[in-house]
Amino acid sequence: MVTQSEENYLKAIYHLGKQGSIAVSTNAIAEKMTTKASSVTEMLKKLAEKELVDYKKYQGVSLTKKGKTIAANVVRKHRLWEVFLVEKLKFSWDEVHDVAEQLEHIKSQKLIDELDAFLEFPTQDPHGDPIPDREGNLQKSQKIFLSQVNQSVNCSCVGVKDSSASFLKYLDKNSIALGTAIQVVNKEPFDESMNIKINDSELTISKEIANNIYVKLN
Amino acid sequence: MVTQSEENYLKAIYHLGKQGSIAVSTNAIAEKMTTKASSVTEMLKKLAEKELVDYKKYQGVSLTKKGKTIAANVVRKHRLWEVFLVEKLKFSWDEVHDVAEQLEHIKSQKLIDELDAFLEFPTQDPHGDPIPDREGNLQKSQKIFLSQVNQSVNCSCVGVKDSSASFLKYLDKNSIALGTAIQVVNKEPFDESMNIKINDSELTISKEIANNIYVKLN
DNA sequence: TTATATTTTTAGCCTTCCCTAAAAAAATAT
DNA sequence: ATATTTTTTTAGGGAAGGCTAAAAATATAA
Repeated sequence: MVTQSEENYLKAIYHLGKQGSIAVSTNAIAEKMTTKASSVTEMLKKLAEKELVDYKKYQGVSLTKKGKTIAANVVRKHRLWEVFLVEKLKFSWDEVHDVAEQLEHIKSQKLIDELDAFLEFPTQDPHGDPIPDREGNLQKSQKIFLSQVNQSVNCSCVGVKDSSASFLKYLDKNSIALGTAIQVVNKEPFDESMNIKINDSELTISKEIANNIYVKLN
Repeated sequence: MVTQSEENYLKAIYHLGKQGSIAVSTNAIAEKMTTKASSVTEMLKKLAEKELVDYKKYQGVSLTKKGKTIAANVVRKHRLWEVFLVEKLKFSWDEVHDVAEQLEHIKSQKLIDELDAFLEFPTQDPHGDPIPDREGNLQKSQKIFLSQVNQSVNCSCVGVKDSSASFLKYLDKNSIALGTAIQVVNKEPFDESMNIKINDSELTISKEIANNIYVKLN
């Protein structure tokens, strides 16, 4: 049996390990989980004992095959629940996270299989992140930053990088949501700001904003 | 903050306190929760400290207003999730309990309000038990035992008394489900067995079975 | 009513997961 | 290459929730 706390640690290591496949540091985990490094060390020993991570003192950790499967499954559940909350229960982008954080720990294979079917097998969550399949494989999404899109090109919003509540609120205010069609009207070389068209109305956005929005080309 | 464990104790006291409004005994709670009496005593002290129960050593406990509200809310969540599992995710009667037992502890007012609306404000769970409203009031259901129904009378199944997996399986096997129309064809005075008609096919059931099925008259 | 049985509580201990403070190892700077 | 800083681990402790065994209170029987 894997406890809720253990699942959270595995998930954190999973996310931190994604970019660059080097071992994850104790401090990085502590920061991500807003806990103390000493607590992390203790948990790493327990996870190593259970063969869910490879851990050598002072050398950081990485997930074993077994650990990775569990972590991917937690992420899968988290993202499926997010889809459920947005599509079926009228939650908005910035409200789903805390609840999904609780729901991801519910244990029932049938529940998650049926939920997946009920949602018609979604491949992305409301933030545009891919949903791992039953085996834990997640298809590489080919999203790029809006800032990388050339003038006159059409694309659609598939996600955000910074999913803080304040940024999500900005997007809502400007009618940018998952799936929203965006046309790049003009790119200003000087400050890298952009003019974009959304539903026929034009909007100017800064480099910082454009660097936080993921899109896919149409 | 009320912990998951505290919620479970409050719920147990709530259920045990229903029939007969005398105080609930330590042993009864221990049995219901499959734990030890000593653990119960310890928890009762904690709950009394938080003013969720009235507790006097050796005299049993009862819920305070505050405790009752929390307990009713847990029951409300449990039963709403059961409806969700059966109506939307194709769970059968005997599969919902364990999962609902986990889901009932998810904390989010919006979640439960939206779920309620999504399910179109059900008043009964799949076992025919009433769902408390937001204030914790639950309408008295007027269900009676099938054994109390007179000859030639039509009724429909609204619930069961013993919801053990084995009994639920018996019902499934004989095509008896929530909402199933039942006609009492004949009552045998000798052993109180009954002949009943379900979807035009006749079935003989013992007194024990008839005493476990709740119905409402048509 | 006194003895016996049952119920409930107390005392002491365990595990999980968190913490602080100090020690040890590794990384960085002079 | 040594000194300093940063990171990681160890040591020791706390709260929550469970356990067993023994003591105390209550209930039941003779």
